[in-house]
Amino acid sequence: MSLDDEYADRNTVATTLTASRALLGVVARSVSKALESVSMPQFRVLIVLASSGPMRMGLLAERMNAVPSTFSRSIDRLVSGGWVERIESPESRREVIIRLTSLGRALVDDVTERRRQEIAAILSRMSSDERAALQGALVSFAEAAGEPTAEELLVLGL
Amino acid sequence: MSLDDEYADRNTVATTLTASRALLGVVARSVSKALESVSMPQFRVLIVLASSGPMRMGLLAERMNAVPSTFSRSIDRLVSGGWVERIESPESRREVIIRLTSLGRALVDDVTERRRQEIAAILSRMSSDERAALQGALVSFAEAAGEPTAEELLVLGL
DNA sequence: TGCAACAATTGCAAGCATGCAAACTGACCG
DNA sequence: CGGTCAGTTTGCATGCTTGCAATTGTTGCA
Repeated sequence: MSLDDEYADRNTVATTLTASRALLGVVARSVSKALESVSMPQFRVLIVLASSGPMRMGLLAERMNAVPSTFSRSIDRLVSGGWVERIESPESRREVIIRLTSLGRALVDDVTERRRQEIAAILSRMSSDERAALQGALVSFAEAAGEPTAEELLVLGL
Repeated sequence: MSLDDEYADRNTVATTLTASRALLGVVARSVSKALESVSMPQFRVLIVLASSGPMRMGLLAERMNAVPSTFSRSIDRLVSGGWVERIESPESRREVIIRLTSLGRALVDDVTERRRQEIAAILSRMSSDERAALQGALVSFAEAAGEPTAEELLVLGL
């Protein structure tokens, strides 16, 4: 790699960090309203349920890296808030399935939609050429970065 | 805007969301080690101190959107962990200044550096052409997005 | 039928964040 | 010098998360 390349790299790292702050801002704004209703750990539960569907208690607890006892009480709170419901498993009577209520789904959808809209708004402030360039660039970036695991995102409450 | 443009937009929104997940992964990984030592709200305090320098108790509390009484006890915990220290103000003897210890600074620096390195690693997996394209695209994106306020990022613990 | 494993919950306990009200010390002013 | 205000800390209380140990109910197997 030439010196010029290295210089460009440092620059690109800085630019990427700046852009990442902007994107984090979008994410943060999209969840902030939901956080008036539920806590961050609670919201994570809703996210998992929204993306993976209804799930057995123990499995869900494992996904959240939580001990079942802890988790049971978190679910208590989500149930009393009306965000999820406990239903009996068709498999076995000792299993309990957790399912989003329509209220819970609406909360998650609202966040997703808010995020989508804000990104669309940002893109609309760019020229078509810029958008096209961004599209290509982000595809290769995402490819190089790889998908983060759910466990990793969990740290940030996502 | 033409129909083609709208189609491209939807695509770009999706791509941007994917890229934002990748970036969130980077951020999450960079802080996860620090979160073994301090809590997220505590880490936010360290971040603010690192970027804005030592600060008066009340001011810092205001920045964190916290009531002084709450905040005083958060600082207690950070002090006993050795991350920050209370020093007397040269201005007035009733003011208390909070300052990062070298330990606290090291913690923040480590996270920052980790993040920087990982982004550099991702960029190194892209071709020079791709990097160059990304650089330009992200500049225009960041411009269109604008800088998020500290208050917004605070939601995510950043 | 009875016993062992499984799934979830409850009892008990700790730590952190949060807020309101009160106390305390230092600064400032008349 | 006494009163008032500013800045911080403590008293008291609540809620959420977390974990370990014990309990309840269910299943499956011997």
